[in-house]
Amino acid sequence: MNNFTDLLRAHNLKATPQRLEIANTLYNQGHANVEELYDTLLKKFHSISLATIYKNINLMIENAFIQEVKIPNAKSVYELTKETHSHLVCKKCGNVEDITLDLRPVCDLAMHSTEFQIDKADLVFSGLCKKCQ
Amino acid sequence: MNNFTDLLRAHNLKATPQRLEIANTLYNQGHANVEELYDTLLKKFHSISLATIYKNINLMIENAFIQEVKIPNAKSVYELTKETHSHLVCKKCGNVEDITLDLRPVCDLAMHSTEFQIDKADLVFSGLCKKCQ
DNA sequence: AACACAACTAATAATCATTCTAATTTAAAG
DNA sequence: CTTTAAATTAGAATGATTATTAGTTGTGTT
Repeated sequence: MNNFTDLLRAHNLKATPQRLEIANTLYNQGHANVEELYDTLLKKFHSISLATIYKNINLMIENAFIQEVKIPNAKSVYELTKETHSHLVCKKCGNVEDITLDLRPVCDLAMHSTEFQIDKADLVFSGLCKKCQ
Repeated sequence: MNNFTDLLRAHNLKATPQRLEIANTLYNQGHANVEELYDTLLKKFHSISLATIYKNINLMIENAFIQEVKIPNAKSVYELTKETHSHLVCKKCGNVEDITLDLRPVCDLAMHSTEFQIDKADLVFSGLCKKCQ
């Protein structure tokens, strides 16, 4: 079990037990949506409020401690901030995996054929994971 | 002004005036969110219900007449279904543009380094459009 | 052109998701 | 150990979406 106290503080966030548990859940599960976070934290904090989940998710996003991942035909999931990467989503079981790809060539192509100044590329692959094929 | 009657019917959708107007709005504006569609249709149908907007958006998505585009830090927008393409979003003015890129190399890379069978890649670039830089 | 019917629209209520408010509790700095 | 600003909680309030129902309309058939 990881200790995220210092990492939270490095992001200007007080290390409350609820926040530590959110961090641990995302660390252990990789990705989780609002409902999953709430259900998981309920086990440890019998009287936690959904407002706490939302408030912390929003604050943690503002402070770049976590990030939102928008997924086609599904609720957003959240993950601890780490190196830039893309995602694979299984259409059957809903599982989300990370994948690191070099998208610079694609970004460069896009910047040359448009007048945009691009600083981020969110890429989500949809398909079937090994188990679901 | 385009006539989408036949195209709607080809997708098993009755060509009602409200649907024709949704199609025209998306054709003219490229992309629009729920609220923008509602506001636009209100001008022509003074007593249209938001439920009609939602019901039609959902049906049109089911029947592949339109598609949802999920955007970081913003509401989803909808667009007429056309050839597969990616999107550019301006973080300042919110404008959404299409861009056609060959993502097969990236998909192949992803399929080889994972056990996923990929059949779709949703890519959204974020940055500044020419006017906003 | 008129008919019949399934499908559609509009109003409203109901549900689900998210944010706000106010009172209480707590992390962490001194 | 105190102090204080910030966090948590419960519940109300708001916002977004879906369901229900009664009346209307598009469309294939005559």
